[in-house]
Amino acid sequence: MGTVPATRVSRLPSGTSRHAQATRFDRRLEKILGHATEVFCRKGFEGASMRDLSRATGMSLAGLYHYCESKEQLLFLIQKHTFSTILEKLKAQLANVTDPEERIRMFILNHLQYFVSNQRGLKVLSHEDESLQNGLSSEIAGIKREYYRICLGLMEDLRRKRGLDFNTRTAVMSLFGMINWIYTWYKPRVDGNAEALAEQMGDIILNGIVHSGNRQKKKDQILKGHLTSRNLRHR
Amino acid sequence: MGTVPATRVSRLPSGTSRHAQATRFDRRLEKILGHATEVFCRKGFEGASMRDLSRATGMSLAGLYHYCESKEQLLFLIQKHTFSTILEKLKAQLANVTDPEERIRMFILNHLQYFVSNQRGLKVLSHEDESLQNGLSSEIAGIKREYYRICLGLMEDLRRKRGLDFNTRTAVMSLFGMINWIYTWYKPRVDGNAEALAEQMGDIILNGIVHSGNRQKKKDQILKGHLTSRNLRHR
DNA sequence: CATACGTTCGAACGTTCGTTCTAATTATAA
DNA sequence: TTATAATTAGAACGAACGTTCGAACGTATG
Repeated sequence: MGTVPATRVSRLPSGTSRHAQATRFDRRLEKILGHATEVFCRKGFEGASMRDLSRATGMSLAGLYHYCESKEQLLFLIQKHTFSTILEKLKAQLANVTDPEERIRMFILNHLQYFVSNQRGLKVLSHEDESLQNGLSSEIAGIKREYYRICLGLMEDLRRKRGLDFNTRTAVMSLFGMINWIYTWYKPRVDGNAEALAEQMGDIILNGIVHSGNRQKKKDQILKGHLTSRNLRHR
Repeated sequence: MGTVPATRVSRLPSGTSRHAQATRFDRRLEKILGHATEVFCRKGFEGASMRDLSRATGMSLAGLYHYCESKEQLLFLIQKHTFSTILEKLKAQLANVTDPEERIRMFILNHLQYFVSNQRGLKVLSHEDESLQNGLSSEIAGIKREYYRICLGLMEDLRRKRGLDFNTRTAVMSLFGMINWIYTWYKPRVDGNAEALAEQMGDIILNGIVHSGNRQKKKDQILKGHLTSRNLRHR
């Protein structure tokens, strides 16, 4: 094993007219990745076989291997493309917003918008989080870490600017839970579009942390709610 | 295929002294389920082989099949036992609480307490949600539905009693996301015990929905916060 | 002792797995 | 056209899969 790289993911040097050639290969690979996403989503990474992918793409097994090195690399390409796209869109959207609260709302909206437009990809990203090994795994983990740190930064900004007292790690992880778990239950006809959902989830997490710490004896709460009041509780 | 049930999960009629015999079989099966949980958790259901389980339990392959009918049934037994236990504990704990808010807090606490005491089991339950087929799948789905409906009922009670206006389905699903996603990030040394986490998540979801709907133009919010005020927004 | 039964095992069943080999076919460049 | 390289497929590789078989073991009751 391990000899002769042979087929590269995207080879820039290609003898012929370069443009048509490269895009032809890449377009074909993109189609394959689309079908692979659907199959991985439906059967899981381990549960899906290369023969399933062969059937889904209408290619032979050997034909598939002309465009990728392994089944694992297909998953890697799907996850990397999905995650990179989300991250890229996020940065673009965050550039237009300065208010800490609105930035968190934008984070949620961006995630849910992408989810609605590419449900299968995001499920494969979330659900097959542990399916890659070694080098491939760590590259995805790097993007994930950046995504996490951005969100953590948004939380810390809000916390600082409003003088709040809450655990930012727990808040971020809870938010991630809300927006990632969605692939297990979301139905467009029932749950509305990304904007509506993002607003609800934004309400929950933001009001949740802004008012965090004032455990109410029922009626007490009515008089509270001042934004800058520091409600000091746990950690 | 399909002939001779042979090995039953737990046979009540057993020739000998009945007690010692039945418990011996059941105890052995319990050990196997414990090891299977660990392996399924680490490698995933599809990724784990019966030979992995054989190695983990120290038994031969054929020995394993003396205690179960299939790999799928092992997953089923794990999921059913885990889910049933959570549900049972939940009902017991809810019996002592009447206040709607405290009941939701109890729901969260019960879930997290069980998670901390059986992390692997809960991961196998959450992560392998789609790994069972047909009959086995639908039995677990039934328990899941009951669990969901209990939580939905708690939300609706709170909503009704406080005259709130929020989408209960979204709230429940968001809460489920928070408490289920935890298996991807929880570290005891970093994140504290179940009680601390349950309080934080309880703060988020409860303050989140109680104050839901009052999207603030920053300073507006200070004057709001009245519990029974109906803030009419989305849907 | 003999009988019966729960328990365990090595070995093998047939199938499917991810991957590769070789050769044929197609498109492009000279 | 011919030469070159990209693309495809049939068939097969060895390994691993879930499961089963038949025989042995241990123990306890008749």
